[in-house]
Amino acid sequence: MTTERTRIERYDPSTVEPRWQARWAELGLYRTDLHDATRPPYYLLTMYDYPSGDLHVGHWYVKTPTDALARYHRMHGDNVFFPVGFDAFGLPAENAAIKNRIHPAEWTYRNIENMRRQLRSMGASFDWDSEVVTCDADYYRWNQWLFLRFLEAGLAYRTTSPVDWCPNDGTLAREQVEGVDRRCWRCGAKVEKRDLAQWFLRITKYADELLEFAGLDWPEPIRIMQTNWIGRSEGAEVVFTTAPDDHQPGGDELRVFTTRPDTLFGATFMVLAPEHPLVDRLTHPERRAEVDAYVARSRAETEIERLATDREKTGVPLGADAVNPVNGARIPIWIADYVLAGYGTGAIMAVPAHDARDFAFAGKFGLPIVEVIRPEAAGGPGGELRGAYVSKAATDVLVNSARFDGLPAPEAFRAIVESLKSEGKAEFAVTYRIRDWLVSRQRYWGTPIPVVYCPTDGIVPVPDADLPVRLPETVDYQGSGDNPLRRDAAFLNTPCPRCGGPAQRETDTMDTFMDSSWYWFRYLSPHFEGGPVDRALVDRWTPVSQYTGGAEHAVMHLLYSRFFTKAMADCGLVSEREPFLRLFNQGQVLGADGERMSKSRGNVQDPDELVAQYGADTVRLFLMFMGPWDQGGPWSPSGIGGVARFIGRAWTLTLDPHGTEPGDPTSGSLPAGEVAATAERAIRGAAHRTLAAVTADYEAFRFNTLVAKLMELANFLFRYRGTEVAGSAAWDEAIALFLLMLAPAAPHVAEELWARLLAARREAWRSIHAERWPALDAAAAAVETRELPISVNGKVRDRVEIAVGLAEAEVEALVLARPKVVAALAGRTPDRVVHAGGGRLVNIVVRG
RNA sequence: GCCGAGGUGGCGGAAUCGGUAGACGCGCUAGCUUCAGGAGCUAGUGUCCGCAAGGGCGUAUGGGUUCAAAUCCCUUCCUCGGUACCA
Repeated sequence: MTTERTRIERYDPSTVEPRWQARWAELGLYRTDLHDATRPPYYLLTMYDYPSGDLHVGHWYVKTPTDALARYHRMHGDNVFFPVGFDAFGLPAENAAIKNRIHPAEWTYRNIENMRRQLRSMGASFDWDSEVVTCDADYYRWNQWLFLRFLEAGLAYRTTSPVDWCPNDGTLAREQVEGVDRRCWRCGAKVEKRDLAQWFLRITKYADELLEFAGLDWPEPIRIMQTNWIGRSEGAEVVFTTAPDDHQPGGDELRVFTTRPDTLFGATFMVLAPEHPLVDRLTHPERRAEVDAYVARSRAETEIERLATDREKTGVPLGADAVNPVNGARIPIWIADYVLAGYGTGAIMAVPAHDARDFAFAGKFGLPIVEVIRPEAAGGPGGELRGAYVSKAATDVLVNSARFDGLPAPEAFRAIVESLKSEGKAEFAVTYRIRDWLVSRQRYWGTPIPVVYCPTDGIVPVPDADLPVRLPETVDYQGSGDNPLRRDAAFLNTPCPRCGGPAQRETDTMDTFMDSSWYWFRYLSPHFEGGPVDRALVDRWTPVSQYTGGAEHAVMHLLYSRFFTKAMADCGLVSEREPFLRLFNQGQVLGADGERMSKSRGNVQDPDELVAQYGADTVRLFLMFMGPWDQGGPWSPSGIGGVARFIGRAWTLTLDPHGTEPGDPTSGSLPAGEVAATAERAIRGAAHRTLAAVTADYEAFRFNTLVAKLMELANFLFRYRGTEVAGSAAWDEAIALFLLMLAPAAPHVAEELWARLLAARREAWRSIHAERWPALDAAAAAVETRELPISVNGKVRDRVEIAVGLAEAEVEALVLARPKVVAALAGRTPDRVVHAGGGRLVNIVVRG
């Protein structure tokens, strides 16, 4: 034992961390043998990154806890596959290209190179051999191949659809449209809508299957968001007809979808989407100018604006009527922006008495309101409605509905549809909010869609043997965002694969969500030539055991991936129909200003600076310690020093157990009242209780509390440093447990300390990351006494240390005899005594 | 607007099942120590009253349920994510 401060070297991450990283790489510690059948496979997937160039601490926030999980699972004997890759196609590369005259590929690969270096510097245990980069032709040729299979299976089709269009820069993404007056971000031109023929994938075919989450361990909010996004509605399609008038003969079918066919008699007008195909024909000449102006105005609006329920309703009548099939009533036809062309049939029957939007609309334009549903309790004839009665109670009955009067609403729902159905004027129908997936992009930096347009043969798929259709290597944006492929004659002109005559290539490329909808399959065999996936490996390794990534992907990437997997299964490419068994969504680290980190905002925290200052382990631990992983929040580096200190304490504890602290007179002596035996028992107890808690925290992804518990253990052990029990068997066991628990989170320092312990014991080196997770000694972890809070009427008045396992009667006697309890009762007799939470607390209830 | 998540000390957060509010860490205060470092150790630190013992108040807001509410229900406000071409 030393009485003066021991001089041990400090932990120097700048030498220790790179040394171990090199050693791990040299040993191939994280290379996964995908064919090893001796251990259970554990496919741990974290969302791959877009190599944006805005590399920031947020990327680490996602990946370090996931890496800790990989290591934790390896320590449990799992064959862990933990791959990494890059989502390398996309808009930012083109923006950089246009702005800085750099080729998107050069920009992208440069960013990837930097990111690889950064990911290595954090000591993550990725299997780099399986890396996938989606802008490599080796990858995107299989996007094309899959597209062709979907085309054959009828899952891909082409139709027209509007895009936001700038006359100078072509199609614009949402983020490229700026301001309330919707102008192009680059040239400031007014953005318009333009209809383009584009490619779609038929995700709606799988809508019902996508609503099914059985067997998936996914967060409930994500399941709810996907369910709402798919938006299944059951109802009926009802056929109205147009009435003849002085400018058109009538007789056109106007199909509406309604979830409330029981309210058909209350339909007092009809509303078409401004884009509805019959608008033009039905518009009365006298209404023409106003209607055309309204249609044009609607086209300039976003869907979010159109669907805002708190907005003043707008609309114009066409000057034509429709006939209600249930009673022959003539009702006026309007157009309004709150009806969307893409949902249902693009036309609704308006029942103001029983729909909030229709009610507001009728109120504004003085249209009639007819009540047809009445809550049973309301009894006799109702007064004037102050708002729409939209509730749906089984006891509601119909009124003002001819022969259906008095029928309960749910019954009337069926009866009215059945009745119309027999006349061919209605059928039961299901509608979904989700639309087919538009995969066409009018951009260069993406996977070329492998079809050719031939004047003789029409749309001709590129034969498999001719894949990949490569992006031309040189590209000239000419300073504009318009798709340069359209100007590239060498790319554009090609013989028709069928007739050999002159033909032109499709110039649209694929949505990058195509790339990310199957990349985890490709990780298993990134260089496989026989197809997109190696079936044998896919069958063994998928579905993915655990997927981690941001909740911002709740309804797009995570839904597209589920769709893709099902579509691939239906094409006979994979066996399973779900991609990810278990999902965890971590939060997002925002800039210090609370905004999303981006270079343009100047709020990016560079991880390299942090690593240079504190070392990777400190950064890793700090990111885990910051808060609950699913929350994220604004970046604030205050507090990282505490984590650095903790690592320093771990270092001191392990390497200098016998040192003492000159600044603390009690250092080196056991706490008052303890002897060696009790101290050793206390140490073992603390270590094993920590093991139990930390294990549970790893399992539940509670990284912040896990680090806190390791800090507590370190603080606890520090009190025994320099005492007679330091270096005892109990102490050594506690230190070993501590390092093993720390290893997944702070892999470098744990490895270094482990190596030094082995060396001190003259044992051969073995990596701590190849060790088994320690076994819990439940007996050691057990406690003999515990503190019992005593409350009177819910307010804690006293605390008492009691032996565990005391009977309730014994506890009660003990509690009621406490002076503070007696004082709090002030002579009153307790009404009852509640032993709450399995004896965790006693509450004395007293009145008066 | 709609869908989803969240709001707890000066700050990040803990309280996992309705049962001790504030673990752990930052910051701050005091003391110790001296390879004088932005080092280390120890103690204190929600707030108000009080010398203290002790007590009042306290988890965005207002209400409710309960022996007991940060936790469950309803109201309102605020922040974040998504809203179909950012990824």
